[in-house]
Amino acid sequence: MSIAKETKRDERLDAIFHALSDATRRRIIAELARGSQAVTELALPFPISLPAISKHLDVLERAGLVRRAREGRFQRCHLTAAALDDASAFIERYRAYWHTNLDQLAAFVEASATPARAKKAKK
Amino acid sequence: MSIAKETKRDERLDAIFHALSDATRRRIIAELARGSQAVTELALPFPISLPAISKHLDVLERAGLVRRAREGRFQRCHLTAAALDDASAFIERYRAYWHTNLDQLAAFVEASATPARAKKAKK
DNA sequence: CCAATACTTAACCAAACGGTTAATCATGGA
DNA sequence: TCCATGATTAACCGTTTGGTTAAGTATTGG
Repeated sequence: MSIAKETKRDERLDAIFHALSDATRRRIIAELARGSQAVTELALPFPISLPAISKHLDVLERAGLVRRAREGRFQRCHLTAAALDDASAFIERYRAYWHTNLDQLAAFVEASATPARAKKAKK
Repeated sequence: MSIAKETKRDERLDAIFHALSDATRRRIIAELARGSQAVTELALPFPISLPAISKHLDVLERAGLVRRAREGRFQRCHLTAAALDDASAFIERYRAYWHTNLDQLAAFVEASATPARAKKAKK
């Protein structure tokens, strides 16, 4: 949908940031960071149904943040690292820029109520 | 919804990650990183309507990533830095853990097809 | 084997998303 | 003044999301 052509990388970032955009899923990540767990075990602290947890795990798995592996009759969940690197790369790219360039600029813009223009066509 | 009580910080992270989960919005951020722009100007490269862009800006603004300020009859958009720090903090927290602890663990788990149990109740 | 345990899939639902077009508001130049 | 320009609001629409309950699948202990 939307922009006509969405690249593979776009889709990956979509999935990763979407996965991180829900507090329950972030809590699942926090739980798994303390050690891998079976689904039912993992679901215990959460006040929602098991199928709901299962779906959250789907979302996390699609984003490449979590993997499930059958172990006997349990389905053990554990975190995987790679996906976060992409998310981090995106964020740090702009964060670096903002902290070096934008903080002062923003301060300037806010300080001067009606800031004069200039340099707009920097592109 | 969901977990009964969602903290302020949860809500902020929800908003930030949600804002970042759309490729169009990430492109808007990329555009604005090259310099602040009026809405219509900003919308030009995008194959969607102006109201759609306006809504995306709402989302980015709610997340604290962008601010709009009227300047004559233009509405100038610029990035704001603070919100990304939160997102970064969340990611880096787990990224650090993963890269130091999990990479080997994952490798181990994958290497041994049916990894023996043990240490399950580590929590 | 077979029943209990551990999940997942299916079907459904209300609300949120991302987009549209049309109408409205806001501002500045002629 | 008034209208053209810039942008938001309103109303609508199909799809996705996050949840539910109920039914189905998989595995293993008895």
